[in-house]
Amino acid sequence: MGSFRLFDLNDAQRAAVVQTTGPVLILAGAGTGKTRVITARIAYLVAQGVKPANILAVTFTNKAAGEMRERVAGMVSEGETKKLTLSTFHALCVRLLRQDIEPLGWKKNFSIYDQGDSLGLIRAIITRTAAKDEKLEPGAAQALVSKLKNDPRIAAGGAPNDSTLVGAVFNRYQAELKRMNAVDFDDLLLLAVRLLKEHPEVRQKWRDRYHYLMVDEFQDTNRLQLDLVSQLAHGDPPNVCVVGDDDQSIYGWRGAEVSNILEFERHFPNPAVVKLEQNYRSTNAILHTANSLIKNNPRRRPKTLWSEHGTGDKVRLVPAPNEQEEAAYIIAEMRQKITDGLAQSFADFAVVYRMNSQGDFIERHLKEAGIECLRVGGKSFFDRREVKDVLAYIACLLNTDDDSALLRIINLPPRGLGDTTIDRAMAHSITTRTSLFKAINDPAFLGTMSPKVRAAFQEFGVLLDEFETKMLAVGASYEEVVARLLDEIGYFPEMRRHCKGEDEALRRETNVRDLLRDLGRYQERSPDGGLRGFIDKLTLDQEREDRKREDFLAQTPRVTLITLHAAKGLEFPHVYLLGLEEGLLPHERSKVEGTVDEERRLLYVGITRARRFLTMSYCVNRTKFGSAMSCTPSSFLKELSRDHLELIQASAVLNAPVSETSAKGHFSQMREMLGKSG
DNA sequence: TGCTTTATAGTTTTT
DNA sequence: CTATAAAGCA
Repeated sequence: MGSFRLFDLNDAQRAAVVQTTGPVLILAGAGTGKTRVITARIAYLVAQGVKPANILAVTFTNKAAGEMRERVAGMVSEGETKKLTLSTFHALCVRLLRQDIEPLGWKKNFSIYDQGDSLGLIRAIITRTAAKDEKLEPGAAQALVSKLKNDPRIAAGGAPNDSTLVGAVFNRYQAELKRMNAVDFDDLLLLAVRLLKEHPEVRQKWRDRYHYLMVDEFQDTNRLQLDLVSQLAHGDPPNVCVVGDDDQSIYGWRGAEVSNILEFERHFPNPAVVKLEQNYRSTNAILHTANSLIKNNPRRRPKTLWSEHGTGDKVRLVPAPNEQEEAAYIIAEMRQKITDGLAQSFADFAVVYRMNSQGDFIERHLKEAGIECLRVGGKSFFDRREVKDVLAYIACLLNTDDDSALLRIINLPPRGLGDTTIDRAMAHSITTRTSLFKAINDPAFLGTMSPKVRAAFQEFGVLLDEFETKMLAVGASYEEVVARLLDEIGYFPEMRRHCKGEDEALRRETNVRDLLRDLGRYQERSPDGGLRGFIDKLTLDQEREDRKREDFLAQTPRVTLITLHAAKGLEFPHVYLLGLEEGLLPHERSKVEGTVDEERRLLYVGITRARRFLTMSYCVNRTKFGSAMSCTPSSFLKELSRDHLELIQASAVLNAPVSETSAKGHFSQMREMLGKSG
């Protein structure tokens, strides 16, 4: 604590740390100690007498923010660490909006719609809006809506053309959200920016708070995120330090603008630019291969990674007849490496690929071979129905206008309010332009219902009222009140009724109990956060606790199976990059969409994950949609330097050791395939 | 209301 | 081929 040492840093890192004023652009290549520099810089600022409360560091993920806090805590006192603002973009915006959103026309208790909530709303709007012959995929619509929100004209308060289906869906979607006193993830950014732009007194308040800004993973920022930084930045010149690597920008399809980092000078003139090129992760064979690939990208800030680790083993390129043999090769080589002592355990390996479906295949093969694996990313976060149910009840208590939450629980457990009734209530809420909750309490509407239905609505309203009061009571334990609510509505028996087997029932019940326990713990730890704070935290941090626990409890070392996207930021002693085929990497679609550069960066990210050994493979034939298709090796392979590359036939490891003559044959084959370049 | 049949498409994913 | 979603059916 209270100790960090500048002389532990290399020259470039130190330069980045001590440049505390004005705009700073830190170009941090893969594995160059980026997190170390950011955390050291924060510690240095504090050591220089800057008040921790005046420092703001923004990251993309909760994981990154947490990691940063942990590492800063090792250099700065506990009291000072607490005063720092280390936050994700979205969490920062929530904080801002919870205090100051009112001038924009939302109430402070607004609900936050996550991706799933938002998709549900969009789906409902499409069915209501689209003509019979018009079709629009909800997922595609959602992506377009998100894109529109990053459009400067929309961000400035404009609306898209109402006569196109997408435009109409967008406009209705926005109106519905506002009617429900709700915002989606993009709105968090959009509204925060609008608030700062349009309300000078609010802007001043937040500028007074933060004098030193730092942004991590700047290459992944979108337009709104840059706007937010620009709005918060102040002073002449402003103290804005961004850290990133344009070569690792792989989220363009999600709205990230590489131009934010490529044209940083345009947004913040005369920055100090520091390049971190000394890599502490990989061998030079791996770095050389990575450098040779990425230099083919036209729009980039040139960087050349190097390390003091020596050349290391050659990078292997393995053609396999098909994906079965590709898998068999990997398994055989992993076993061989463990036998040879080149790897400690299966946990030293990562298998990295472009598409999740490739992971299914390799997972099957590994399991068959009796090798444990850990699948990172993918699905699994959608099957928490029971948690969503309970959260919907809480959401209703916090914001009765939240229709999505209300719809979820209005007939759960069944209280005689079926689809037809709800449809009528929805229709009434739409015509009267009020929330569903107001509609079902409107005498004009209730008068049209049968006495039975009317009683059901009234009873439901009383229930919500009663528990809202209980929740607001001074000294109320949220955990207890929610538990009482679940008891009162008979939630567990009802849930049990819907479960197939006893294990499912038990699992779901455990999930809910865990949620309640988390709620209790949250209230203990952050008594000021309120129930709202708990819900916000869950909405903005979808990373499940159980996953962490599962990782922690894992007894057997496991091979990591991961997509290239999810692998960013991670490292492994041994990396297998699968499916280096034209159409897969670069993906076919990228060629149509003109985003091959981003695919090249994706491969670059993959290569730079490896510490000591890297093996890349491709299939000559691959089963696609049920039938075998012949594949062409990825065009990226031609760009790789041959200096540290060796060609290995899959059969070489599967069968006998390679003889010298056949090895020569392989080299000439490789030369032929790779052409004259490199 | 819940289950089976049929159509359809088929990257990458965090907040 | 296979997962998933909408549609149809009991």
